[in-house]
Amino acid sequence: MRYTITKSSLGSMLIAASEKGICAITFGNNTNELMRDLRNRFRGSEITRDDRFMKQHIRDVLSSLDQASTAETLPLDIQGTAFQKLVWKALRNIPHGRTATYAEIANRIGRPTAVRAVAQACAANPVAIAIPCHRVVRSDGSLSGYRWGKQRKAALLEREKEYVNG
DNA sequence: CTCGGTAGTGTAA
DNA sequence: TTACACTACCGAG
Repeated sequence: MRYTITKSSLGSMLIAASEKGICAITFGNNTNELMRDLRNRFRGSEITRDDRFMKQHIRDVLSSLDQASTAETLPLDIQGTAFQKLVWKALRNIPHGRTATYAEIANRIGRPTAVRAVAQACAANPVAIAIPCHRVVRSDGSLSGYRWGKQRKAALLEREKEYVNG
């Protein structure tokens, strides 16, 4: 697996990928923090920095981040439980500029009472942006949490809202 | 009506 | 077993 770290409009961003697709997209305030996260999550696997290999991925992710394109179709290579995959799939169907509540997602995957578990699955999302877990909010409209900082969640939603309006 | 407590759910540690 | 990025529901004011 290869990775790279680049600057983005939301701070330092790490992207990791295999031959099959993207394995991780994470945000952080500095390089060390991002690398520590990565090694922690994928302990045991061989990980090497390779900016060249990751070049196209950087382009794709940055344009998803700043220009609303391709986020839903980026090739992913991620692991999760059956339940998590179900949730993540539902998250990818939330259109750009829209939000859904945890309860709505629970309904869509056919597990209407597993609301809290849905939140847990969102929190376990390994690929920011590509799986738009930031579009999930509380039933009362407030933001709830974000693994990479509420601040970033708010910024993303604000940005996407503007895209819809203009 | 508002307000607080609680059950239900999947996971990782 | 516990602690969660939750929320519909129920009883007490």
